[in-house]
Amino acid sequence: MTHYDDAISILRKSGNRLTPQRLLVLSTIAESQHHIGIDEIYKSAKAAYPYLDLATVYRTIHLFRDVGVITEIGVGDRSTYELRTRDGQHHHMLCRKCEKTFSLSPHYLESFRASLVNDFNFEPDLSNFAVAGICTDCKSKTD
Amino acid sequence: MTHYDDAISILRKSGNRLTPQRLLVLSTIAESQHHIGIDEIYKSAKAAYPYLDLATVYRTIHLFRDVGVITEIGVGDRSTYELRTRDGQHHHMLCRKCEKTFSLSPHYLESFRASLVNDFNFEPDLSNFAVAGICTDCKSKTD
DNA sequence: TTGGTTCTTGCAAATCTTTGCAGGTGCTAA
DNA sequence: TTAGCACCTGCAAAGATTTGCAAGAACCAA
Repeated sequence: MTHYDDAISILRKSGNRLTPQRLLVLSTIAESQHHIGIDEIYKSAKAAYPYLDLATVYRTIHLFRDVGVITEIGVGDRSTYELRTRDGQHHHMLCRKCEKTFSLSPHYLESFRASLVNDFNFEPDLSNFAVAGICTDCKSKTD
Repeated sequence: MTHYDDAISILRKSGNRLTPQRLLVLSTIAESQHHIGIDEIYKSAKAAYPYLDLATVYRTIHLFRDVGVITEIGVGDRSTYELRTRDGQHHHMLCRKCEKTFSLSPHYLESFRASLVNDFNFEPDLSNFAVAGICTDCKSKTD
């Protein structure tokens, strides 16, 4: 559970209060094996604390995202979230057909980042980077 | 206005009907100097044809995006749209501070795409690619 | 441990986006 | 040019997300 503890200290240091609602949302995301959507977070957390309001979940998620505690995997209409790992960020590939998500090492984007900095002096924020496409399994299925 | 005509033939070929509403939305986007948001499209187009419904604008925009007539520049909360150029796609860099948008040649993403295909056999869809960050002007302003 | 300030929350309303439906209209074929 | 089918549209309602506000709670300082 170290990522969970990391997240708490990040919230502390950024001057945000640790409320039961926030801890509940955080642990819900932490306990989810994969990325998890707003509605699932709400449903699951509300089961533990019925007074929880959906607006609070939205506000909490946005806070977590802005301070870097969670990563938003947003491709297309629906965003999902997962705890940010201690060992730096990673990115995502999302399959349009089977909806599976794959991790992508930051090293794949390093030369892209470098060329933007060199050629345009533009500093990209790739922390929430996700790219959609077709995965190898779905490519092999001829449909 | 050649991009506009291209767009019309793409719509025809993809089996979609050319309704006054669609042509109106299309020309509104075409006449916009920069990328334009849903609300601006609606406001501007409704001035020309007051019966136009917002739901139609949403549906039309999604259609245009799906057939590749316009590019969605979506970073963060708000998406904007622009006509896709005849000479192939281009990508965008969006500054988080001044909100200016910069064009990016596809060549900057070619090696990234190639490495995903080679290493994972994952075929990324980069047609709507946009990356947020800080532009050179805003970097030089020490604030 | 206590008090007070400031941040958070729940509620409700506002705003944004999507969807179902029935009537209207573009397009194709003859 | 016309008939007819399938697609589109406007409307309204549903669903999703954001915001204003007053009451309540976390945290700092003493």
